[in-house]
Amino acid sequence: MLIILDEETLLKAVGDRNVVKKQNATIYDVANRVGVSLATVSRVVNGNKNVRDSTKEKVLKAIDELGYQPNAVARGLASKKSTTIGIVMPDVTNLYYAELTRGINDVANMYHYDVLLTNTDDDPVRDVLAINSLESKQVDGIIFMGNELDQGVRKTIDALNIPVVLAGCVDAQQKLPSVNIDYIDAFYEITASLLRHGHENVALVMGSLDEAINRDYRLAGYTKALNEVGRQVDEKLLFTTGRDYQKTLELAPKVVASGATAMIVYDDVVAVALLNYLHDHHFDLPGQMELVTSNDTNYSIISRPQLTSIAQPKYDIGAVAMRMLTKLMNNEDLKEQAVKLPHTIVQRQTTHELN
Amino acid sequence: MLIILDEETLLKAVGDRNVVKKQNATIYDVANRVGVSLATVSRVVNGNKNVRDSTKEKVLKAIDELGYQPNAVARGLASKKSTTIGIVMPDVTNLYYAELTRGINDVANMYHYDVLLTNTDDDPVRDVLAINSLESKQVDGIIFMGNELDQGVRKTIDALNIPVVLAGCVDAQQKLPSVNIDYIDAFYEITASLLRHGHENVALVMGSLDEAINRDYRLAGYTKALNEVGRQVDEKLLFTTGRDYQKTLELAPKVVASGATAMIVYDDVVAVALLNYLHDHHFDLPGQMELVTSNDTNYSIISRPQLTSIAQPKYDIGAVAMRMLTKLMNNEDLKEQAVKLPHTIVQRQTTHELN
DNA sequence: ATGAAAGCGCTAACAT
DNA sequence: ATGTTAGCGCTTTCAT
Repeated sequence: MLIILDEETLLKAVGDRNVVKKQNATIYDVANRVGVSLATVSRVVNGNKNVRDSTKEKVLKAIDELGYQPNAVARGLASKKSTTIGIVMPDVTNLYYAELTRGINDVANMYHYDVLLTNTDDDPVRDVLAINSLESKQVDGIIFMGNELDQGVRKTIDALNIPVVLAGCVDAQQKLPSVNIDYIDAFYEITASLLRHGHENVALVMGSLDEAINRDYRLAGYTKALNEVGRQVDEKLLFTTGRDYQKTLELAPKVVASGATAMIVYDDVVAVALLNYLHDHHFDLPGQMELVTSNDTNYSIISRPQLTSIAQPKYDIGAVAMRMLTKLMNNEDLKEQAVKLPHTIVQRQTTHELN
Repeated sequence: MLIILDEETLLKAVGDRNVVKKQNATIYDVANRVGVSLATVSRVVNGNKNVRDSTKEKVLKAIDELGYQPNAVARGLASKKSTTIGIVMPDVTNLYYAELTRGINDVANMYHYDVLLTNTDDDPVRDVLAINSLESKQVDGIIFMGNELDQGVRKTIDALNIPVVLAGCVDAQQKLPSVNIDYIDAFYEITASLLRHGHENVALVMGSLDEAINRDYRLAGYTKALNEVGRQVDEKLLFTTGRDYQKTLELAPKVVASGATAMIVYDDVVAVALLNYLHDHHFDLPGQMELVTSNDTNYSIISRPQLTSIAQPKYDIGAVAMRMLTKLMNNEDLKEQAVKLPHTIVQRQTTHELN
C-alpha cells in the first residue's frame, strides 16, 4: 500500500524542520488547511473586500504557518500581468545609464514591479532581440534607453501590445513617450556662454551624426548659438566618437590640432579622456582651453581639475520615466508625451566664469 | 448572428496589417493552421528530434507567418523553469558592482537566461525581501553580491530550493559557492610591499568591521604582513567608512592626522575622495603619502595622479559566477566551491616602485 | 460572503 | 512520428 504523506507529516517524521527544504505550498494547500475554497484564499491574497474578517484571519494564519508565497508565474499566466517591466539599455557600466537605471528601479520597486535588465551595447539588432525576448516574458512595460531609435527598433516597438517609455533617448518623430532634458536648449546655452568668452573656435565632440540626438539636438543647439551671432558651423570643429576612454585619447590630438580653444563634450567618459590628455600635455585649463561636459556623473567631480558640466537630473529622468510607465500600464493618460526635465550648468574648474 | 473573425480575416478586412496590433498567436493557432497537434508544434519549438522534416518545415513556416512567439510565462508554469535568474546587489551605480553585473549579464544571455535585477543598498532586510520576491517569480537561480552575508540572508538562502552563487562576496562559513579574489593574499601582499618602503604608519581604510570581508579578510591580510615583520596592528591606523564620496571627504583629515604616510583603501570611490582631499591640500603623492586602492575601476585611471590598485578581474568574477550558476541549475557538480580568481597589483602614480 | 469551474498557454508523460 | 490528455498554480466569471 502506498502511503502519501503531506508536507506536515513528512516534516514531523523527519523530526527537524530545518533538514527538509520547505516544499512550496500552493494556494490549494492553504485552502485545504482552512477548509475554504481556492477562490477565498485568492481573495484574501489579493485584498478583495468580499471576505468575512474571521475567515480572512484564518486564511492569513494558514498562509503564515505554511509559509505560502503566491507563485508569480501562475499568477501571471492567469491574470496576464507579470508585475515585471523590462529595461533595454546600452551598458550598465556607463555611469550615466547606471544612474537612470537606479531611478527606474527604485520607482519600479515602489510600485512592486521587478525589473528585467538587458544590455545591448547600442546595437539595434540586439535591441530588437531584447524587446522580443521581454515581450515573450510578458513584461507589463518596457523602458528603452539608448542613443538612437533605429528604424527596426521603432517597428518592433510599434508592433508591441505593451507600453514603452524612452528615458534619456529622444524620439525625433515625437511619437513615443519620453523623458529627457531639453538638449537643444542646453547645447545652445553652453555654446552661447562660451562664445561670449570670445572664443573663435569652439569644438563640439559628440556621437555619430547618424543619430538624431546628435544631429537634430546637440548640433542643432550649437548651431543656433553660432547663427545667432552671425556665424556658421565650421565642420573642422565637429568631432564624433564613441563612449570609450582609450579611443578618445587617440582623438584628442586631432581636437587640439583643430585650433579649438574651447570644447563641448557629450559624455563624461569622453570628456575625462580629453581632459587627461590635456593635463598630461601640460595644457592650462581653463586658461588655454575651456572644457564642458554633459552628464555630470561622478567623473566630473572626481577629475582634477573638476569638470564644468551640463547637469542632467539623471536619477529623476529614470524615476519619471518609470512613473509614466506605471500610468500607461494602468491605462491612464499622460499629461505630456515628451517630458523635459530641467537641466542646469554646473560651473567647476574647466571654464572661466559662465554667464 | 455573431461572426467571429480569426486574426487573418480581420487583418485582411482592415486592409492594412500595420493598423492592427498583432494579437499574439498561441501554439494552438500554429497547430491549427498546419493541421497538427499542439505537441508537434511544441516539439519543433523545443528542438525535439521526433518530428519529420517536412512537418517541421510546415510548422516553422506557420510560426513565421503568424509571428508566433512562445509565451515564456506559460512555458515557465508548465516546465517549472523560468529561464530567468535574479541578481541581488547593493547598487548598480557603483562601478565595481556594475562591472560584475555586466559579466553576469553577458554569460546569462549566452545561456539564454534573462536577468532580474534588484538593488538593496546593503540592507539585509531588503536583501531578504528581494530574495523572496525572486523566489516567487520562480527564478532558476540567484547571484548574490554584497558586503555581508547577514544571518537572516543566510537563513533565507538556506531555505531556498534554487541554487545561489556569491559574487564578490565572501562566505566566511564556506558553505555557499562563491567567486572572489584571494582578499587575504591581496591585502597581505600590498601591505608587505608598503612596509618594505620603510613606512612606520600604514593606514587601512575599509568597510565596517562587523563584516567578515573586512574583519576576516582585508584586516587579516594586513595583520599578517605586520606580524611577519614583528609588528602589531595599531588601531589608530584603522578606519572604516561607507562607499560615499562626501563622507570620505570628512574622514580624510582624520586619516592624515593619524600620522599615516601610506594608506590602503578598499573601494575606489573612497580612494578617490581621499586622493582629492590630499591633492586639494597640496600633498605630494607618492612623496608624502602612498596610496593604494582595491578595485581598479575606471576611477583609478581617470584620477590624477592615477591610482595604484589591487586589480580584480571584475567582469570575470561575474562571468564565472554565472557560469557556475548554470551548472548548478543543470544539476551538475562544481569542481570548486570557493573559486578564487587571480588578482594583480597595478602600479600607477600614487606609489613608488612596488616589489 | 463563498464556492465551482473554466481557462491562461504551455510541457510532458503516455498512447498510438 | 504524431496525437491525447492531464496538469502547472493561479485569477476570474458566474452561481449560490
